Amino acid sequence: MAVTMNDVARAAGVSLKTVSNVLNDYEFIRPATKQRVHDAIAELGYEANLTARSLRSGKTRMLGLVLSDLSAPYYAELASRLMTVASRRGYRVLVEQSGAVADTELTALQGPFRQLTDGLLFTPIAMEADAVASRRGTKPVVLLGEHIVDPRFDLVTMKNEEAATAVTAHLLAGGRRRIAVVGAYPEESAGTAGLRLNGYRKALDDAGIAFDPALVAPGEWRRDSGAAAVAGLLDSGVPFDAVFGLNDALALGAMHELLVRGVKVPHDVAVAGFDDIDEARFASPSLTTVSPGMDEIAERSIGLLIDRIEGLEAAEDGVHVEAGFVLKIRESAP
Amino acid sequence: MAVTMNDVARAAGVSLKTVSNVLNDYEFIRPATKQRVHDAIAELGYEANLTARSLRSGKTRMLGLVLSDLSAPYYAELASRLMTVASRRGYRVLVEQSGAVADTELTALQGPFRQLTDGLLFTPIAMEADAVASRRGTKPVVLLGEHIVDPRFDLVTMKNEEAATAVTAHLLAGGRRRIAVVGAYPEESAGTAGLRLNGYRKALDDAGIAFDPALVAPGEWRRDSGAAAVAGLLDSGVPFDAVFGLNDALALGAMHELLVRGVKVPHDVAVAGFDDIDEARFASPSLTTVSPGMDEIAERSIGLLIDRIEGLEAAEDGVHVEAGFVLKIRESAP
DNA sequence: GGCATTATCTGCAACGATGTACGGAAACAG
DNA sequence: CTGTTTCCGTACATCGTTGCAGATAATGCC
Repeated sequence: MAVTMNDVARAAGVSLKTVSNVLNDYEFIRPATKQRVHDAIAELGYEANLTARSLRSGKTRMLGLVLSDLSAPYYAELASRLMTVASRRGYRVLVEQSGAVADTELTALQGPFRQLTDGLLFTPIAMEADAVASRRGTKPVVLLGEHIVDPRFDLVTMKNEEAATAVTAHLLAGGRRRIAVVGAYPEESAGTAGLRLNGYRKALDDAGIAFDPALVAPGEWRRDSGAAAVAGLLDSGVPFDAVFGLNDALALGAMHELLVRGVKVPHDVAVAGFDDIDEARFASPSLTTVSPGMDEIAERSIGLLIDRIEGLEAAEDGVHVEAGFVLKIRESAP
Repeated sequence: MAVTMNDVARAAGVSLKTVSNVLNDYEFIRPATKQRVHDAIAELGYEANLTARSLRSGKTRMLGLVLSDLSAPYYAELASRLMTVASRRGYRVLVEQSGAVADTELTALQGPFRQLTDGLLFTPIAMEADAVASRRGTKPVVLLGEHIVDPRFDLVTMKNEEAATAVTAHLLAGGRRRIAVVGAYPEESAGTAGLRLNGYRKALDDAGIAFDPALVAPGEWRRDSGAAAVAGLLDSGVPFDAVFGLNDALALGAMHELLVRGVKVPHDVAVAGFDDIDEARFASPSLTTVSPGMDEIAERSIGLLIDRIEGLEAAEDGVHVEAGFVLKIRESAP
């Protein structure tokens, strides 16, 4: 049996409630009493029972993080940082993988997972805004990513469009004219993929170059799909002199396929990505990409969520935070 | 206010305890009663309060996973699989990053984190066996990795030595004679690094080649340290014709540095790694490495831990599980 | 000195579930 | 028809905390 508050109270010669008061920094306690309680706690090795505390207080001091797949490098790096930031404010992070399946996202949003957490960092992929709005309960939700952009929700995101424009402009400045895009449907214009594609199109427009849908290949945002998409482009015979992977995993998969096929990077085809995962720096050739300010995203999203939980952020409407970005020019597209 | 068991009981016209019994699959309940309760649950949208259940039952149905850094690709991929496997058995995984710091490992082992979980998957790095033995409480702990190999503990590991021997033998078979090792101290012989180094030495022995400590470079198991280690070797002028990175991150960092310096891989220097993270397949050149049966590791470690928690595994001594491995021969060391 | 105010501590109820013990009805044996 | 089992369901206590509402003592004010 573990040591309880009652044991501490007995040892310190005070009431159970006083122990509770000491632990909760109640204002009116004599220093001497406080000391006795602390001594008793130390002597008995008391540790508060978090479950009981949660039951009584309704708070778990855990934050939920819902993402599609923790093994995706961007999410792994983000989750790692989020945990670090959260722990500085006394919260833990509980991760749930949705697999980008609407059903699982829904369960994470309103099922038992929700109960375990005081608030949610939610990366919607399959669910739409109205569905989320009607199913989110009363606890705070901060959305990550760009699948849902809606004034009803708090949102932390990045400058997808501008950054994609910057990447594309950089490729254009390098003399590339037929820039393939991997990871989107040609007609997409919403969501992370859509926004980045918009940015790409804007850069083309600015340069007076026509958009060619044949250069846009869809695919899930993984290395293997990046490789497959480029294989498809090469096989189809569509000429291109650059590839913009809508995230680094796609770009790295694409680059791999190019090199396997004997296409020289960047000589024949330049490659650029998005996310600046650690891997990008160490790829060969190293990957030109966008660093989307992950530290800022982690800091702001955790900050916003905890402020909501603790009632420090009172804005009625959703707060939208957009982190800055930096273009990282490396060997794959110098 | 959320719907409680009491509400369900009232709606179904039974006692609170009967609702509890229905939910816990108590044997003796008339089908009609069970039906009424289920109807009431469905009608009211009742969901059991996990916190209350935990307080009363002492179980949280959460497993703790302690690892150094979730952003390391191997751990990210492992964590992702562990979560999937655990969820199939009705458990969640709560991750704690230790940063390979003894103090943090200790806190994870006996602090509040422990309370939140029914059992621990623990990757010790800084702590030693006796310290862990004396601090682990009464809840089950399954160790991962090889830093601690001790009959007192359940352990799930891989065939480090054999696999390292196989990799090294493969490099030797390819005609390499001066194989640098990145990620260990020359004199190391315990822990993951030590075991893999032992395997390397065994292969050298078998081939009648002398061990040269000058070829062994230490470094944390990250890409940047792999690059730095190889930079050091190149600068020192020690000749070598292969690099064995003790994990893939090291190997990929090493390979990057070689290529940057104009060393051709595999022509001048072959490179091999360990772990077979997804990235290895898509590196350029793709990385020869060991696939350590991560699925098996995930399956067995979760299985063992849950069996301990639920009292299904009764062995007094620690159970040791060693997953198989497969050598993946790719371009970096064909 | 009388009365309001402030400081310090306490007891009880409650959070929402489960474990134990037990009561009554039905089924069965003799 | 009585006595024992087997079913089915209920009541009450309990897990370890915190919120609420006092109780008592000390202090401030005029």
